[in-house]
Amino acid sequence: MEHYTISDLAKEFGVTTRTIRFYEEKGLVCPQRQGQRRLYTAADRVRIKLILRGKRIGLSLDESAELIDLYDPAHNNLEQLHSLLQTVADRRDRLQQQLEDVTAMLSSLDEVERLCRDALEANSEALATQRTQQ
Amino acid sequence: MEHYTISDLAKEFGVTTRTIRFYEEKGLVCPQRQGQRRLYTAADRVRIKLILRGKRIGLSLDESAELIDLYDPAHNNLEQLHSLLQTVADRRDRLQQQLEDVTAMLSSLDEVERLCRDALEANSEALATQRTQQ
DNA sequence: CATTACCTTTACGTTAACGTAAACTTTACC
DNA sequence: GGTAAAGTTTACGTTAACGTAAAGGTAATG
Repeated sequence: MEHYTISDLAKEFGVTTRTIRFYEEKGLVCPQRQGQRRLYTAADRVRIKLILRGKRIGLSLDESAELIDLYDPAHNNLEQLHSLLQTVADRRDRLQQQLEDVTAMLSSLDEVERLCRDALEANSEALATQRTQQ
Repeated sequence: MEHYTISDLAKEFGVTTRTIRFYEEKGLVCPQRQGQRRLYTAADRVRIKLILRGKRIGLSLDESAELIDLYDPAHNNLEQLHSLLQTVADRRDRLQQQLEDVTAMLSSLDEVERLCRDALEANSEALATQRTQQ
């Protein structure tokens, strides 16, 4: 059973300890205590990882929490399974949109890079011409 | 030459007029005026569209502005082309990471949906068994 | 055993991205 | 020509996601 201190995880994920404690305030993680010190399990570590993954694609902390809770059996009582399916479908739509957005941006960047390289090339050719003329 | 009012665009993009005026405050758009009224061109419309696309994938307004400015010839003087190429490369890395994040989440959702459908099926079979036993 | 390195809580500060309200002008319509 | 609909500016409010500082506890190390 691996355990981590708060600064272990902060270092690993490139965030501050304040950030991790903040996630606890918000109820996104709930580490054990050894005395007063927080002790994080592998499961806690995964939750934090998922939260940060959510952040990278623009989810709010609450949205990440909601997504993570989809895995929590406690929330998956039968009455809610249908609404859960709807939630999943909605999420999927948004992510699909994100896929399009990201790939669109990537090809925009390709274009910018091409323009940029062309400009540099044109410039260096101009310089070469200038030298041969001297 | 198409022109749009502020509420045209607000309606089209599903945001408030306040939002669009806010983007102007931040220097992200700069519509013409007809008297006091704002008049948006097709180019303005595209800028707003790009800003909102950026938002959906988690960019800040400043970051979106920076990306849009990559297309602006004024910023592309030769001295800056190399640093621009670096910027493009950095962006590309982040977007690549986003692609991974989004696809990872999509497959997570697939799993949740599978679990969910299994649970529903198990439940309906249980009910069927119950009925035949009565 | 002192000091250095982490850990803790409490609490106020900050930034981005708007929301909301007030007070006013301009255009459209009956 | 009044009134409703849309536009304008100004300005203060709000929420999320932490930053930062203060004041203190604990554990390892030379």
